[in-house]
Amino acid sequence: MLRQILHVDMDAFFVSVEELEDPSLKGKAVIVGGDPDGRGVVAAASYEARKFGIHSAQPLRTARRLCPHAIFLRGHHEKYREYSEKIYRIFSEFTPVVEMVSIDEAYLDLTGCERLHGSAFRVADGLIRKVKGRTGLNCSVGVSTSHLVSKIASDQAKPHGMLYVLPGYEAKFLAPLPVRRMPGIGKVTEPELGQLGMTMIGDLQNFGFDALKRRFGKYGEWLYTKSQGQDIDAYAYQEEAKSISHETTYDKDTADLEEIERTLSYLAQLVARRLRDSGLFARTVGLKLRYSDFRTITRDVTLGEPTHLDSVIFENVLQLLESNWNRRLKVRLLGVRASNLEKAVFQLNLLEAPQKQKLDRILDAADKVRRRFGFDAVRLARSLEPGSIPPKGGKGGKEDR
DNA sequence: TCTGGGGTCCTAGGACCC
DNA sequence: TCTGGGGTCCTAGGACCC
Repeated sequence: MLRQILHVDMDAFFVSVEELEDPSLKGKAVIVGGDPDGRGVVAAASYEARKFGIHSAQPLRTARRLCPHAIFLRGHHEKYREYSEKIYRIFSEFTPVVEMVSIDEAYLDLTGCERLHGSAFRVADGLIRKVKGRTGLNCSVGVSTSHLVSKIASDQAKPHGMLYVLPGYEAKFLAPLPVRRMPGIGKVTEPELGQLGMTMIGDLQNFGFDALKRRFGKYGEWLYTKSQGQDIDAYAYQEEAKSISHETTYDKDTADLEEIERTLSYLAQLVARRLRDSGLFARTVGLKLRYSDFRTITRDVTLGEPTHLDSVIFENVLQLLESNWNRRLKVRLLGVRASNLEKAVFQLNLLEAPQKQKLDRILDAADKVRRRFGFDAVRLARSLEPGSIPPKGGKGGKEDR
């Protein structure tokens, strides 16, 4: 049976949601990101703003310089999630096989759905209309026999368009496109390929499987297969998170140990709470540290016993900090990460068990309070020292604008 | 221009075991 | 005493994506 994969991508998603909530923004240069004088980057830009060279991941200060009249918004992630759920429900009316790959894009496997909904082409058309009708949002769609080609097709179709790549024409469709359009080729690999004379996807096709393999090893095989428009393997759908992390960049770099400890404590609490919310334990906890000069180190430690406790995570990352931080250097960013996640209930040390259960009950109660009153309603003493100001983003973005 | 925050995947070396 | 090979776990770093 012919595979039919549809990729949907929302057009300027965050900005479009903002426009729905405040129609006066329509047609204007709107940039969602944060404080244009701060250290953030552009999360989304309206098409009007893009005319001035604004693009996502651009430093906000740059954006401000390029487009001083733009309206800068901090964004409302709760709202974006609501809309994301809405569009997911719409997608699910077309096929049970919907894979949301991020907040604003999804793959729909339409293989074998013709009898129910008609050709993939008509499905795509119906989907765009339905999304527009029910949410007011525009999206773009690509349809082909592979995830990869459909993704590139929807990108080509933007904004508010649809592109159907006929079966058998995958490689031909890709050939004239720049290598950078291929997901997986980024700002490092692009120039590397360029040095070898490969700027278009067609150049990858011509370079050949064996030559790419010799140059790039396993990655070369990957490149060649992708350049032909074929999926590498059955798309592995990921249910479970592999890691949970939080990080924050200071507005001003710091070498103040107390401030750093407060931040780590706060981040550890965020991570621990998410572990408990999802019923997970982490066997490994990690620290991320970025210095003023942007050099970044990560340090991991694997615990004897998995944990979901604020205090255990905090003590371990603090230790990692103490043994790794070069105190002559100022810190720009701190991050706390939990990985090696486990669902299973582990063996409790019998002597410690009652104590642990008590601690669990306390944390449970704290989580309930937080759910009702917000995260900052309950903090460990360590992050509550006098004059303590929660790091950026500490209020969950609810105070926006 | 001075570079966010949340992730995934891959590579590579060393420890350790059989 | 001059040293194999496979497997697994752990750690660090980096490319990449949205």
